[in-house]
Amino acid sequence: MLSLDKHLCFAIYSASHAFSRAYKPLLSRLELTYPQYLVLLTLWEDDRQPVKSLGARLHLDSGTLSPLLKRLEKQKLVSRSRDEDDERKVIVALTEKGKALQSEAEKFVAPAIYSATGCTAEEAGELRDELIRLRQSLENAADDSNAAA
Amino acid sequence: MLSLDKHLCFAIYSASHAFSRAYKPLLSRLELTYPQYLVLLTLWEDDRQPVKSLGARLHLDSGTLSPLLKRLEKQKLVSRSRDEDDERKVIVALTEKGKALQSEAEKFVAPAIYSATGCTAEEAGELRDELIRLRQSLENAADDSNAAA
DNA sequence: CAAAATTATATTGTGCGCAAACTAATTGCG
DNA sequence: CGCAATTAGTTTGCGCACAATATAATTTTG
Repeated sequence: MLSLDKHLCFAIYSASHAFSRAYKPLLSRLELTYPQYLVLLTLWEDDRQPVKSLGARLHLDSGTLSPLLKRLEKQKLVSRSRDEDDERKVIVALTEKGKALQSEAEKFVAPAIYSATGCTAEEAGELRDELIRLRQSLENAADDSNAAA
Repeated sequence: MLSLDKHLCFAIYSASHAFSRAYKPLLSRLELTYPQYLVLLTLWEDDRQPVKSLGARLHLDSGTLSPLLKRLEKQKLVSRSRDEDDERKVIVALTEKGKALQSEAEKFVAPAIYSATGCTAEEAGELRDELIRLRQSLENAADDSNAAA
């Protein structure tokens, strides 16, 4: 009989929500939600991406991203335009306002979160890598059982 | 300039969603969502709890739990009744059908998930404990900054 | 080259997760 | 006792996540 607190899945689930709650007051100053912040992180790293590619980086589908990106567009943080070479693709690009937010985030958001974790950079890095391996395992298992079906 | 994949928060966020996706096909046979499964785990451990106490265990508020519990009640998995000694409290209790699901879950759900993680029990336990410590840190930091304000 | 299959995105419907506002019961304090 | 403050739970509104469906553009293939 496994108790709730013994479950790895619940530890991840509740830590994930705790992170999101920790980000909330920091991001509300920038009028961003946490998923919106993740999209901007992705674009700060690689500007001008199609929705598909954002989804691949973030492990999210277009059903989630389409409305989120429209909200970012309404706030004038990104632009959305069809790719001229392939009209199926929508290219998402940072506006000047969207680019300007990066330094704000690096000054006020990232350090506050880093300190809230109470982890050293090494601890955080190891934990992160184990979680990435775990995510890979879970995704592979899902792929395998799909392939079997 | 931190890339998305260097962020601990994103590793947790994406691993959490990967877990939920891994559970989905297993839980759909029981007509449960993953948060509903967590509520049942809590009740299998301690039956007959007020909403408040479920929320404390699950780190969820009543705005999330109220509608979820109503859906579980509609499926006849739990009952909801006012505490006779304190009419503010709603006691959530397993029905026979809700109790019966436990052995199903232990036979079919838990082993499949365990194998999908690709972790040994030791690895999973260590990772879980580190995540619980992290969650604690994030919650303490939030409390501290609330206390300061 | 035209029909079929694939690809990229958007839309709809359901269920969280949470803040804010609300109702009702209980407790505390004069 | 009586009224203010607190507590427990529900409701409403918004923004994810995701399955399923729809639409339009591109590629494949016969």
